[in-house]
Amino acid sequence: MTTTPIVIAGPTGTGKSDLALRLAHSLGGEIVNYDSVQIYRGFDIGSAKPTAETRARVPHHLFDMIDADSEFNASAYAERARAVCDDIAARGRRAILAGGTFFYLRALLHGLPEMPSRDAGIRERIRAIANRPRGSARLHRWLSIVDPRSGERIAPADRHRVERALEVWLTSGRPISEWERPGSAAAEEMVTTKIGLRMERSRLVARLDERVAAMYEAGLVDETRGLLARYPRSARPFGAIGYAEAAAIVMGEIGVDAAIGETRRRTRAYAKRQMTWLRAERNMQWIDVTLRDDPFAAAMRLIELSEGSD
RNA sequence: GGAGAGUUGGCUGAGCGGUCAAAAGCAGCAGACUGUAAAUCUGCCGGGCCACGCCCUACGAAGGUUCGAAUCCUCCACUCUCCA
Repeated sequence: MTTTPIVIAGPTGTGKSDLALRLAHSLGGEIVNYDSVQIYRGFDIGSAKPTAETRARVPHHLFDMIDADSEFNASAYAERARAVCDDIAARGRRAILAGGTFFYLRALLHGLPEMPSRDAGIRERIRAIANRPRGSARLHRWLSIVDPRSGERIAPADRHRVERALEVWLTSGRPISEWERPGSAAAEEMVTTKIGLRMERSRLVARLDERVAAMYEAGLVDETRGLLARYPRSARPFGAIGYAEAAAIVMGEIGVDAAIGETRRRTRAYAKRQMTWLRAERNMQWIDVTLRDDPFAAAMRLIELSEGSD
């Protein structure tokens, strides 16, 4: 019996969690989350987190692992996920990775290059410049001087990447573009069986619209109100789709209809970005989710096929 | 019945004689993605082409003024507000 991890990918709303659960049941698997919002405690409804009951039936890992106001990033994720996956395999079980943050997934499967991590002090200095008039242009010019390669590759308006590149330069004295030499990082991708769920766009959109409405009905705003009482609004997950809009309702900034509309809009855009990412992903085995075919059966077939030799 | 306001590309909405195939936003499409990633960003977006330029069709309809009109005039259609 193999312990090769299975990755379930696909845009939001295609049924990844359900499939993962069923696979876990029949393969003796344990679910490992790679969703950047489901890792936060208390952010349940808006992140479509598996319920307590389903989590009681099959082991679930990396859900509710951190508080909203604590520092977290892809590297920290990769580290913990790696440990969890190793542990599962060591027990002769099989990790079933489910989620939607493909950047996290990549960090886990490929590893991130050795590189200085975030530095709050430096970050503040950079941010101070960014907030001045024409600040972002200034930062980009600065970057272009110290690290021309990155200056060319990163768009001036892409403030996150400009800031990070400068941060790496300021903390290490080396351009970020030099930290990435091949061979230095974990170049080998972890061996997994990757299954992607996809759905016809119009159908997906209809489903997503419905799901967003359902989240509001299920109490997303109340949940958010409670979370806002515990964490500052600037906490990362309050920027997530659904939570940002629900927080705006709580603060009396917008009405429910506008919030739902905005959440739907962002959800659709998110699903699209996910598909763009996934199209470039290698070794993905796709399952077209339709009304009549059972994705579970298809997934089992794919798994048998790709692992038939063992 | 009377007095106004309006009709612009899939939607919202600028433009108010040339530099307008028509700002901006949304939606759509494609893409990027090296420690904020449900984030952040890029490109395309009337049609056609032997495409960094040309052609065609376009700003409710039809006429007209003008070298030139989405922009001015006439008329028709429809929408809206107000007064009866």
